[in-house]
Amino acid sequence: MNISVNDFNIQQISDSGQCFRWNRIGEMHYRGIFNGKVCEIFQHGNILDVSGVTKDEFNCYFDIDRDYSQIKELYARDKILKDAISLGEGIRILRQDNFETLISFIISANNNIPRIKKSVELISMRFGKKIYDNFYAFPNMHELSNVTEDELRACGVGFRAKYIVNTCRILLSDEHMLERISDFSNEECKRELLSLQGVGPKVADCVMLFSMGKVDVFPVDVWIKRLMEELYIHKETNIKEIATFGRSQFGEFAGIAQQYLFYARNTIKRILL
DNA sequence: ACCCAGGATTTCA
DNA sequence: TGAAATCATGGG
Repeated sequence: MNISVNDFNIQQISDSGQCFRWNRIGEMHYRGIFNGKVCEIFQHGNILDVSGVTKDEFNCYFDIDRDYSQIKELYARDKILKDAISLGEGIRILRQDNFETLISFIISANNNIPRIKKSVELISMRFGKKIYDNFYAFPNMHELSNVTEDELRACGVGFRAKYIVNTCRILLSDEHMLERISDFSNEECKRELLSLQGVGPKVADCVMLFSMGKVDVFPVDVWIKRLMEELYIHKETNIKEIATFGRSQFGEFAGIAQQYLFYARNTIKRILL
């Protein structure tokens, strides 16, 4: 299936840190797993060769209906953001599965991206449904509920194993909680997410941004903290203050601005100095 | 051996 | 209420 796109770069999306099941299989050729399917994308310019999913699934997952050009134009008035955007102009905010995103970001706590990817892959291979060949879907909450803390620890999640077990137990007693709260206001949605074990402010923000389409939330991890302190606030402060600052500074699409900054985190400071 | 990673929880002052 | 200690684990 050929699809014409704007503001889309599969390499940048794969490396953006919001998803953990995309991998490079060649030059501008990537494979990812979502909706229980194996999706391959080969990009040449603005043309994608997409296989494995329907066009509706593709459009929803990659947030195709949103006009990123307009957002980038808006943010280009900010000198720092302008440079960040120039490095990741094809980034988009994905709409990923609620449950998979929640568990993945519980695993992300005090962790690094390669290890998160490894754990998510092992959990899928051992406890998820086989799709074909060596490709497995991430387990749903019922499948993951049957997994013990030791089995999870064997996937390299460490002390987070207990959080996953407890969170699954809570969700199993209220199967549609995540869908329900995705329609709540940011404040109420976040309050519900914070009631789950292993979910603090940052993980809650990531779940809302990367799976619920709440693009105005501004997750603050160690990278964003450093970057914001050095480039915007010009002093050391705390995470809560940075989150508040980010939302007021960047407004309606603060989460998208955050992704541009996060993707550019390693090079943006060199450019500006 | 030490520090760090898309932090959260627990403990202590 | 808020700052420190603790939590697994692999890589630099």
